Amino acid sequence: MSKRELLMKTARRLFAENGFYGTPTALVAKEAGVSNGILFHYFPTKEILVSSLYQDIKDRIFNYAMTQIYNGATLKESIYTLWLASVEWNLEHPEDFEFMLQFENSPYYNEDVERSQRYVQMNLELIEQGIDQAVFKHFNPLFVVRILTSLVETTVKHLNKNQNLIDDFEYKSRLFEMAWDAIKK
Amino acid sequence: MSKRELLMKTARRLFAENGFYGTPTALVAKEAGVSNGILFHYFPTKEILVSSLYQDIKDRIFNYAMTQIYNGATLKESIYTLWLASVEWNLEHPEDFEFMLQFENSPYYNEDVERSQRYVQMNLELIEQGIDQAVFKHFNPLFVVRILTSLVETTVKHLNKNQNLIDDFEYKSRLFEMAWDAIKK
Amino acid sequence: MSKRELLMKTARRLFAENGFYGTPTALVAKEAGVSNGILFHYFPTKEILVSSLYQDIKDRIFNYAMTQIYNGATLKESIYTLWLASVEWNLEHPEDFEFMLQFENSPYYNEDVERSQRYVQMNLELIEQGIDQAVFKHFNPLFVVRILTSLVETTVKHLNKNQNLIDDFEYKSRLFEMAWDAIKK
Amino acid sequence: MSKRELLMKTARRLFAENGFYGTPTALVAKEAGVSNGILFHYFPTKEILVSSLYQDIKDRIFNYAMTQIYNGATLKESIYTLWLASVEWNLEHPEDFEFMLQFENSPYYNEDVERSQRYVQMNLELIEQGIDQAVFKHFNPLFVVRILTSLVETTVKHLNKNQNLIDDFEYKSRLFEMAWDAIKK
DNA sequence: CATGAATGAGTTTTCATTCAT
DNA sequence: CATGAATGAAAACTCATTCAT
Repeated sequence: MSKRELLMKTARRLFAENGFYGTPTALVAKEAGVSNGILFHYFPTKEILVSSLYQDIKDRIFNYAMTQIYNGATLKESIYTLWLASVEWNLEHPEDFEFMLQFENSPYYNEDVERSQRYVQMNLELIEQGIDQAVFKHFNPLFVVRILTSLVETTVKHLNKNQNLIDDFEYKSRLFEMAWDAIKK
Repeated sequence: MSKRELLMKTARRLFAENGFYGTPTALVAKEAGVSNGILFHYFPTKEILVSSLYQDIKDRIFNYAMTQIYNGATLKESIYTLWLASVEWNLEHPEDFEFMLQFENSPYYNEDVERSQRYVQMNLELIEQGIDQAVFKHFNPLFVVRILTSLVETTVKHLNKNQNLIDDFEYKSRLFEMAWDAIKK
Repeated sequence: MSKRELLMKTARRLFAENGFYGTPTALVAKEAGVSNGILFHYFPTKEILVSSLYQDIKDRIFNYAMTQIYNGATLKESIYTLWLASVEWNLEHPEDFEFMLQFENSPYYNEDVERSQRYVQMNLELIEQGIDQAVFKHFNPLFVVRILTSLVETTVKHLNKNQNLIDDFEYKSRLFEMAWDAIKK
Repeated sequence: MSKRELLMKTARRLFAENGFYGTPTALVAKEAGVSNGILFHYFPTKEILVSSLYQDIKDRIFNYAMTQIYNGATLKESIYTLWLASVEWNLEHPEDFEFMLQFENSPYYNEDVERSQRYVQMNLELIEQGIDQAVFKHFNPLFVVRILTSLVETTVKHLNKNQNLIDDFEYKSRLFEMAWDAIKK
């Protein structure tokens, strides 16, 4: 693994464990087994390291979601696919999930960062479709995406605490109904 | 105002503006117009200051909600009252709201802190009722409370960005329908 | 017990446990069950508290030693009596002993403080006698007192670590022989 | 000189002048002409700085003593050599001596630290020999080492106050007789 | 005498970032 | 690219002492 990757991997773990305010860059470098200085070669500031990590995670979620969608799906099926992809991915990447929550509630996060994500764009298109077709309640589409996102997050936290339910797909489809009912007309 | 109150008031403002990681205790004292040392007389550590602030906010929300509920309300009306009380209070206290979000996504926050709040208890009782009466979907009540809470938060953020909608009670009741539909059977 | 006595008693204990650099005046007051401010009524500065404590201890050793000496004793008997009195007293007052060692090795301690003690005076007179009578090696009497003192201290530390020897008077008289041999011609 | 050495040298001086409780780490760095932060790069805590300094001094005494001992010496000659080496070294390094006294009477000091010193080991071997051969009084060897050490310390203090005696080897050999008489049978 | 809130300078330690090698 | 020593401005927290009540 390249030093850059090593650093990101280590940062992900440490940030999840202690938060990024609680994780010195020096510790990231040390645990990654590289020198202190090289971190700033790849990530000129700590903020850039943090943001890069976030972007990387969001890209990976997007890529995963892309493998799950399929043609010919109904709107509900598509929304479900994205919802499930996001839930599953977060369940399988608890460190990324922890970090993501922190980041999205930190001063680093703003609407520009939010909109720049392809995963958000993907959702936005589907939601707009649903609103246009009067299948969904009539609200600002970005707001609806945020509603879905917050429900996904609460759901993932819930499943993380109840590991026995993690593979229960019938349960998960009931969880999805909460989200679906919230947004559908 | 007592120095203790002065400190809390100042902390609330500064924490909202720059986050509590971004706000030195020395600045809190300075802006409150008191000495550096007295802060630690009232709040032995920064963590205690932060937690005290959070507890205080939650107590105030609870007290406000208490003034809003009334006897003879249906379950839906009761849920709506609590939902609206929370939304309104947060809209009127944007600094507290900002701070609350940060706190709840920080390492300081855990289930003990969550359950200790009377506001959560209040919600929990109503939700349990709804589940027992098979009005609500059958889920862990604390999970349902969290779903409602996250919807409130997303809603408040949305209204904060769209000040023109803040006094539109018809719009707000449509927003509530999202929450209600999510949890009702 | 008067507050003044309460403070001294508590200071003695805390200073022995954590050293006087490691013991805040506020803690002394708190553990003594009195207010912070009153400490400075009785002891205007921390240094005065520390010194007072030391003087008090030395006075008590002197008073105890006075009860032990008797008329008609030989020089060796007198020296032994003082040596033993000091050893016994320190063994029975381990907190005072600990504190004393710290104080005598701190910047607070100097020759003026040393000479002002009646216990030192008492020893000095005997030693001068022994030197005049050519029973002792010819050295500066104050130096000889210090030699005896340091041997007492090392001896007390030794007995404190070997509690089984504490009541063995034959052993203690053998310990005294070290001191005696050191100074006698 | 390396920054590490610069820091130790400066610490030695300042600690001797004002005690280590009375010397801020910031002052050590400042007077050493290095940055505040680098001190903690070499010595992660003040305690480590203090202990390192002590170990270093004891190592240097040991090394010096090693150059003084010679084969074919009698037991008394060997003890004298060590005693004198220690006295001379301390006389020539008054700052180290001052610091050493403070350290040995501080909470940092304990039996582990004491036993870990090669200089103590060296003495211990000789003393054990003397006890086995019934040349010395029969006591715990470590106790005897401590007796010798305390006599060395008292002696050095005495000579420091009487500079005119510092080069008087006849006087010093008389001083040694005190120590020798104390321990010999 | 007694309280304990209040002061504010001082202390150790941290840490993002730089830079000579 | 890579190292890790070096910087220095914070940061949280401490504590002897004062003083209004």
